[in-house]
Amino acid sequence: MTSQNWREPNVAEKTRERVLEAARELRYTPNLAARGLATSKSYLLALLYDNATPSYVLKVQQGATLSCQNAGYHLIVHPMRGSMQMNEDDAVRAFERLPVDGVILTSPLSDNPAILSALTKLNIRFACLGASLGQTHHKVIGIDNHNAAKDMTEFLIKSGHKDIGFIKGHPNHLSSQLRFEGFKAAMAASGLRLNNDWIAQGDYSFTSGEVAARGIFSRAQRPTAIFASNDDMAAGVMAIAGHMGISVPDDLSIGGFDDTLTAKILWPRLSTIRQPVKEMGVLAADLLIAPPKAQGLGADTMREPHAHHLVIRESIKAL
Amino acid sequence: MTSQNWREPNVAEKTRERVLEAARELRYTPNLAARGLATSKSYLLALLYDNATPSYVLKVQQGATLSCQNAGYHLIVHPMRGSMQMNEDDAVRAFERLPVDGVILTSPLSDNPAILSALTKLNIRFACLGASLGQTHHKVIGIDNHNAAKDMTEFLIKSGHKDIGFIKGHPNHLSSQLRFEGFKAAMAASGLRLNNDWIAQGDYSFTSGEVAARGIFSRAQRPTAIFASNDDMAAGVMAIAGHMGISVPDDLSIGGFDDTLTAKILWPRLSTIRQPVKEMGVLAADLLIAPPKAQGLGADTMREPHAHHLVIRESIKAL
DNA sequence: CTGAAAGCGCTTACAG
DNA sequence: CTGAAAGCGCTTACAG
Repeated sequence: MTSQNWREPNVAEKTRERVLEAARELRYTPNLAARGLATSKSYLLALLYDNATPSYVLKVQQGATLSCQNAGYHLIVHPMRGSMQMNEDDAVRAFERLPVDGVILTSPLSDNPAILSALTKLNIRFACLGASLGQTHHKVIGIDNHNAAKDMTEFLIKSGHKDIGFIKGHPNHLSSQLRFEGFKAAMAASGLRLNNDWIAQGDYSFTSGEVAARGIFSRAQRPTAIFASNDDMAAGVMAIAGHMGISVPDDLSIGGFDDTLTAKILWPRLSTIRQPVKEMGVLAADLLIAPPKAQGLGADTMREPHAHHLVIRESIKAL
Repeated sequence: MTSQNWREPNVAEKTRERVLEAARELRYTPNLAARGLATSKSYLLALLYDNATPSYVLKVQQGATLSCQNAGYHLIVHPMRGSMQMNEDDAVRAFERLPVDGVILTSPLSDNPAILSALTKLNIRFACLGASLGQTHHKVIGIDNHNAAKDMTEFLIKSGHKDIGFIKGHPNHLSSQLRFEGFKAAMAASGLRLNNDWIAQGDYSFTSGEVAARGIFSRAQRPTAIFASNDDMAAGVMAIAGHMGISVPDDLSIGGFDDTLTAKILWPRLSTIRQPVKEMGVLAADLLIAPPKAQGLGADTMREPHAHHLVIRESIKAL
C-alpha cells in the first residue's frame, strides 16, 4: 500500500472500496517505524519553545498539529531552558537526538543565530515564527510588528492621548525592536515628542511590566496612556496601577500586544493586537511537511506577513 | 551498542572512554526508527488534552518532557476536540494511528469512559491526571481535590466569612464533584448553612464564571465571599465584580483553584490552591516509560495523592 | 564470550 | 504492468 498505489486510477472503484473496507475491518495501521526506516523520514515534526506565553505556545501547537494530522505526521514538543546562553555547540548537542523531519521555532529561538546555525549544521529543516527584519535568508512567519505597533499607537493618538509611555520587550527579541520602531514612527508622524521618563525597558514578563510601571509612575509627571509591548507586561502595569489606586482606564489607558488569554481575563479587558497564531502554526508545519523542492527560493521573499488586528476593549478611554 | 553492552563491566574504563569519545566525534546518533522496528517500541509518548487551561497543559508538558529526555523518549502532543461527545468507536478511530508506547490523559479525558475503554481495546497504556473517586481500577495521578477544597473553605471561614457562595465546575469532570463535596463538608463542619442562591453551576470556563457571578449578584442578598472551583471562573467573577463596582476584596473575597498564570496576573491577585502539576507530569511519564511488569498491581492502590498547597494572596480579606 | 545472521514492516529499484 | 527481492539500521537469538 504505497502512497502511489493509493490513488492508482486503474483500480475499479468497487475494488478499492473493498480493499479499504477490509483494511478498516482488520484495523490495519501502517507501522511508522518501518516506513520511517525505509524512507529515511520520521514523519515527526518538533516544536521548540523557550519561556513563551502558554496560550501562545498552545495556539501554535493547535495549528501545527492540524497540519500534521492531515499529512500523517505527529508533533513532538521540546521545551528549552537557557537557550539565550547557548552557543552553537550547546545547540548542536541539544538537537542531535531529535529524530524529526523539521522543527518549528518560536521567538526568541527564531532570532537566535547559534540555534539557527546548529540546525543548519545538523541538516534539520526549520520554520521560524516571530519577527523578521526582512534581510534574513530564512523564512519567518509572522505579522508585521512595526505596522501593528504603529496601528495601536495611532489609535491611542486618535483617542486624544498625547502623553504616551512605552514599555519595550526583551532586548534579544527582534520583535521588541520592531514594535518600538512602530511606536516611534506613529508618534513622529503625529508630531508628538517622546518623553524618555515614560519609556522603560522590559523583557516581556509580567514582573518586568510591574517594574517598568513603578519606574514610570515615580516620575514627576504621569502619562495618560501606556503601550506595553505585550499583554503580560500590560498586566503588570495594571497590577501596579491597581496597587497605587490609579484607575484604568479613567486615569490611565493601557494597550497590550498579542491578544493572549490574559487580555480577556483582566478587568478592564485589554486592548491589544491579535496575531493569527494558530494559522501561523498551520503554515509552519505545512512548509516543513511539503517536500523541500516544492519550496522554490522565491517562496522566501514572497511570503507575505500575516494580517494582524487591532482589538479594542475597555482598557483604553478617549480623552 | 545495545543497552546491555553499554554498562558492560568487563570493558576497561579507558576503552569505554575512547569508544564514547569516538561516537561523540562522529556524532553517532542511534536511529530511532530502526531501533523501534527491532524492539517494537516507538520511544514516543503522547499527551492528550481537550479544552484545558494553557498554563496547566504546558506544565504537564514540561514535566513529561523532562522524564522523556532522561529515558530517550519524546513526547507528541495530541489536542482533541469534542471528546465529550465521543463514543468508544470514535475514540478508537482517533487513537489507532497513534504510534506511541503510552499516553498521558488530562482531565476531562481521564474521566471519560469511552476514551479509557478505547485505549484499553487498542492495547495502549495510559496514565491519568486528574481526580479520582478512589474506586477506579486504573491509576489516577493528582491531588486530593476534596481535601483541597475543604482547606480553602476553612480558610474563608477562619477569616470570618459565613456567607460563602460556590461556583461548581464542569458537570462531567470528576473534580467538580469532589471540590463541591469538600466545600460542603467544611461548611457543615462549621455549622454553616448552604444558601442555594449563592451556588451556581459553571463549566470551568472564564465565561461561565461571569454568568455565575451575574446570577449570584442578582439575588436579594450578596455573599461576602465566593469560592470558584477554578481560577478561570474566579477571574470571571472578578471581571463582573469590576463591572458592577463591587470591590475585591473589600466588598467580596474570592478564592480560586489551580494556581494557573491567571491567579498571579489578576489584580488583586487570586488566593487559590496550587497543584504540583509539573511533578504530576513527571510521574505520569515515568510510569509509562517503566516496563509494565515493574508496576506491580499494588502500585495502583498504593499511589498517594500529590500534596496541594493553599496559596493566599490579596483576593481574600478577613472580616 | 564473540561474531555473523535473521528479522522487525515497510518502500523501492529491478527482474520477469 | 506485476511480483519477488533487497535494503533501511537496529536488536536479539543463536551458532561457533
